[in-house]
Amino acid sequence: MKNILNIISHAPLFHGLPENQLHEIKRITITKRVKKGEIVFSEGDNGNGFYVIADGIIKIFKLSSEGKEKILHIFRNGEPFGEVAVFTGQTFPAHAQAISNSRLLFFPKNEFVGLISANPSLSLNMLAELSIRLHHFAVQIASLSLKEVPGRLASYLIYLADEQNRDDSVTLKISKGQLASLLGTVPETLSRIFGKMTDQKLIKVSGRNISFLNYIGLEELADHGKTLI
Amino acid sequence: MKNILNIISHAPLFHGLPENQLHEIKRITITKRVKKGEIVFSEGDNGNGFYVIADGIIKIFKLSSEGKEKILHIFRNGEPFGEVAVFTGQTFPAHAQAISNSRLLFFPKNEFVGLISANPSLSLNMLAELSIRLHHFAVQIASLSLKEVPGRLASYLIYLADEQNRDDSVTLKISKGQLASLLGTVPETLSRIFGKMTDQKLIKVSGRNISFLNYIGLEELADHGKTLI
DNA sequence: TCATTGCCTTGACTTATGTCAAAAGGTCAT
DNA sequence: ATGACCTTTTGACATAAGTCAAGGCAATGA
Repeated sequence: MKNILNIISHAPLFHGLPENQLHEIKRITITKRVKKGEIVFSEGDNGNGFYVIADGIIKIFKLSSEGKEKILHIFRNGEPFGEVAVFTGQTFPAHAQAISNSRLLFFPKNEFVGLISANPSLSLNMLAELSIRLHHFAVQIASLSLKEVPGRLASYLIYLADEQNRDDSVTLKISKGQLASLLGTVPETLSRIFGKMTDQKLIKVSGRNISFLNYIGLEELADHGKTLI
Repeated sequence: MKNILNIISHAPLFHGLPENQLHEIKRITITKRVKKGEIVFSEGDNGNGFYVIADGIIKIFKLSSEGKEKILHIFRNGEPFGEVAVFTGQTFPAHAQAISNSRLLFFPKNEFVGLISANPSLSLNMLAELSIRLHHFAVQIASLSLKEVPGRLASYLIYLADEQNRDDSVTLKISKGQLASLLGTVPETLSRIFGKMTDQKLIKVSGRNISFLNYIGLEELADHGKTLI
């Protein structure tokens, strides 16, 4: 349970800012706690500020008119969310819900914009953050329309391996149902594909733990598709 | 054929900046001309600056390993592109190609970052620009995984109508083949769906001109899907 | 320990959409 | 006009992935 200043100073968004600026930032933060399953904000709500995750996991998602959900992001410690609404001056463009009990830092819009105006490196950090996210979305869009589900899953596993600094196995931080939504498919299809990848000795699945039996094969699948029978 | 200052002062990115700042910006711009079909940059190229379109149309796209393309954006007069690479410090994350002969303003990275640092409202404009784009991407991702092609097409037509300030008809600025790629499908499928929508008297298609015969029906289709037989 | 609940898997079936191939229109320069 | 080229349409077909329904598994709590 770190203190606020500690969290702020370790968040990439505030990286490289001088001590006195960090205190300025701390001054305007409001801490919020949300329980697992709790909605942080809904699409269309007024975006009067944004959040940084102190502890926990938050999912950002959209709903179809029939109630089916598509997860856009899964955010974890140190990551900001909800800034888009702050800078467009619009309402939140998607829903945010806690996947686990979480502690959030809330930054009110006006105060934060004031800080940005006064601090070029904060604005450059924020520009970098949004740019990275744009890049992720571009990859996700290309992936959705150019790859089939097995390829998308393989890419995701490789991405996870990279994030977790492992090359032999990874651990899912979300349920398989949520993973299906993140990959733009349904649980049944995901389950079958895990099955096929297991049959082909690409991976071994035990609960949320996935071991890699053939990393090269996974990479093949991630960028050329085909291999699964 | 407007002059540079005129273009700059009308681009949303530079909106609201004082006269002297506009001159500063003009000072660092480099004009480039590209012919229809010409590649402006390729994915992986060094992102040592970004562009604003003075005249013309530019498409931003990704390629699958088999060479199939997915168009991410179509940009037109006054719109910036390629900034993501500037702020992440990475290479360009996608390809850019001229769809028509175009005149581009190029802003070298270092000079531009200098301007941003010195000018809070420029950075806020840029943050707004990236946020809007992020929002578009979020909608596109949700659309790709939650809607079928007819719904995506209907949404796109409504979006176009809004953009063109019309409620009775719209004009495509790109070929139907490119539209298919933008919607994440193939020309054959798009053609068939245009056919079905015509059968249902939702629209009337003549070349690149689409007339709306039943706008309410289109909206229905855009957010609930179903209606096409 | 047993029951309840939620998550995941499996099976049978349907369907939207992709693929391949060919024909039909348009456009442009010679 | 004529032909070359590109875009769009049509047809026949293959298939990835969605839907619906039921069963299994595992964790949690009385």
